[in-house]
Amino acid sequence: MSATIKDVARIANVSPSTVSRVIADSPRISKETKLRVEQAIKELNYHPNIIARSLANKSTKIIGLIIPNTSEDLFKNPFFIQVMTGISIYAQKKGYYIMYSYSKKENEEIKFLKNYSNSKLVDGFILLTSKKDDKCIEFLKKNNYPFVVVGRPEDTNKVSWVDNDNFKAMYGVVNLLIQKGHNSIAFIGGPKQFNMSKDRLEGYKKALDVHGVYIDDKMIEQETNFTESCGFEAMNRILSYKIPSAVVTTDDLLAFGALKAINERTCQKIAIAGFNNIPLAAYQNPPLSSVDINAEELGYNAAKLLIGKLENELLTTNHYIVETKFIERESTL
Amino acid sequence: MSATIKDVARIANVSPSTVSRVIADSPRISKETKLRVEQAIKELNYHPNIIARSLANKSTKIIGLIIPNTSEDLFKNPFFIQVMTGISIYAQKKGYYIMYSYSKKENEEIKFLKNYSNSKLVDGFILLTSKKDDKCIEFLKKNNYPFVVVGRPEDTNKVSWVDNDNFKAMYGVVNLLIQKGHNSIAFIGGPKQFNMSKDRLEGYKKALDVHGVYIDDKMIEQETNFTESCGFEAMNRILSYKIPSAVVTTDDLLAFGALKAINERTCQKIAIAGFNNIPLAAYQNPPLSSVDINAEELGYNAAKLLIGKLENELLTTNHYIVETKFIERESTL
DNA sequence: CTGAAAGCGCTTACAG
DNA sequence: CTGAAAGCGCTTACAG
Repeated sequence: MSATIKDVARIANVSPSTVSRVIADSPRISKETKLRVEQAIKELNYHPNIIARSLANKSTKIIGLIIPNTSEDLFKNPFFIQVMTGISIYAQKKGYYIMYSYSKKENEEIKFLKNYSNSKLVDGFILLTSKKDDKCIEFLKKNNYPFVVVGRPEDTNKVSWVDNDNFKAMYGVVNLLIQKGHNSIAFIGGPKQFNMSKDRLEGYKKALDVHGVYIDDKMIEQETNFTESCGFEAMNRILSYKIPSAVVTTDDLLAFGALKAINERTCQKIAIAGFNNIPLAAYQNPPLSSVDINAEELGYNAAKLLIGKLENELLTTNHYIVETKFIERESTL
Repeated sequence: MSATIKDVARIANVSPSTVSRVIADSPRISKETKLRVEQAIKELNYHPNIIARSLANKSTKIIGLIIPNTSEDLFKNPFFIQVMTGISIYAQKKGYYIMYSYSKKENEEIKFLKNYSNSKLVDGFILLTSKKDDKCIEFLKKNNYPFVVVGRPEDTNKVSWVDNDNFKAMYGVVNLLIQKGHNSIAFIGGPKQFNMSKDRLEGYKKALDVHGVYIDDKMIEQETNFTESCGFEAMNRILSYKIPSAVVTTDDLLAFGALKAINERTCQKIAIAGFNNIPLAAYQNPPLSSVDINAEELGYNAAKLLIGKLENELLTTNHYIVETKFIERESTL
């Protein structure tokens, strides 16, 4: 059996309360007793029982995470594991723990949230993704449970979130292409129910607009999934209409599919840019330029925001914007 | 404030002990009181406090996981997230929780293990990887903490593990190549301190041996890292010695590097096979054949083994072998 | 500066 | 079949 606070108290000849205070680094403890207690702690190799502490404190310092099963590219896209490492780095720094859960069944997320919150297991949640009319956000809001969302949700009222500036990122890519002389730029986007889809589309339109380039709706495709086959189909529809000089996409997998369509249908060089900069991007033919979204930093900031809330810090903000970086490769050279 | 067991007891007009027994589904409770208690639970929307239960039970039903920082390809290889999903699926089925930790600093693993075990936070650990003379295994063994290792460790005495049959998998690949008529097959392996490295090398040698093919040590390269550049260097050394008709590798990244060297130095077609079947494999030029190791299944079985131990089941085995599958693509056709 | 006591919300051996 | 009581290992308001 390992030592408890009582054992330490006995050895140090003080009361358990005092030991507890020494551990908590309470200011009103004399130097000597503090030393005596520390001595005893070392002697017994004592370590506080976190569970007992949690019960007394009514706080577990555990953050809950749900790994979404709806993501097409959980295994192709390192986004989630990157976010998770970022979260861990900050959490660890602050003495917090992280619990995750994954399920194959659709919509089990809400079940986990309920389980974790009802049983008082976690102090708060980080949602790794946010959909339109997100049930999880709704649930957490209604129950007043602390949480942070990765990806700006539709309704930011009373929710904390971290995200990239998707408008700016896409604006930058299109702007760059225009400056390189491209005047006919197509757009292939993902599901409309994601906010980032809209933001990226807006960025595309704005850049064209600013440069006085006509916005042709037939050059804009919005897919229902972030998959290669969707990108392939979309590109084919665009090519049937007109051959653009460049195409921007809101996801690397969409770009892969588009690239395949381009390589199959035409020998003309069409510039193409992806989004997310997954490892596969560098291996395309030609290597794909892509926007790096710095997923680890997103996770890090999500943890920072949540823990700030949990510790009742006076937060000056309810969100963080993480910088993106356009990684240029052959596909846009 | 949410309801406690006392509130339920009051409403149902029984003692807290009885409520507890109903929740635990104890057999010696009368039908009627059981119904009354269940009614009260529903009425109050009562959910047991897991932390309090953990303290009373001296068991948290939490499994600890350390995401290794030493892995070259945490983000390129979905291995870890796949193992993690597999673990979660089984754990969830059994009512267990999973905690993970990641750190950028080398060798912080042991610090986490100590923290998690000393503070009685977790009931057991799953090690996602095992090195030679693994400090973590040593520590857990010494402290008699329940754990399971993914990947057969050097010394299997008193340790539970899950793994593929790496010998058999590589034997199968080489055997297939020989049957296709290859008679000069090179081998590029990873760090020697991993057991799987040895097993795969043995499989390679055995297959040659069985077919009476001479084993040429100069055709065998063992690298210090699972990186493309290592694969590139190794292949160049082999090519400088002799041009093989095929090359097998123990990791896809090694194969990518080797492929690059081949494409640069010779126009001859050299068959090549990878290992792990990461998503990038299908995107090589030519698409790379590779051994799929079924990482999710590894995780699932690791959780099964650990939870079996924790629940004192009479385990008939201390390990599971997960099947591999050779995914053939153009590179070996 | 320190201690005795109550409390966090459960479980379970003991008694009936 | 059910309850009173003790216990899990901490924290902290209260008193001195």
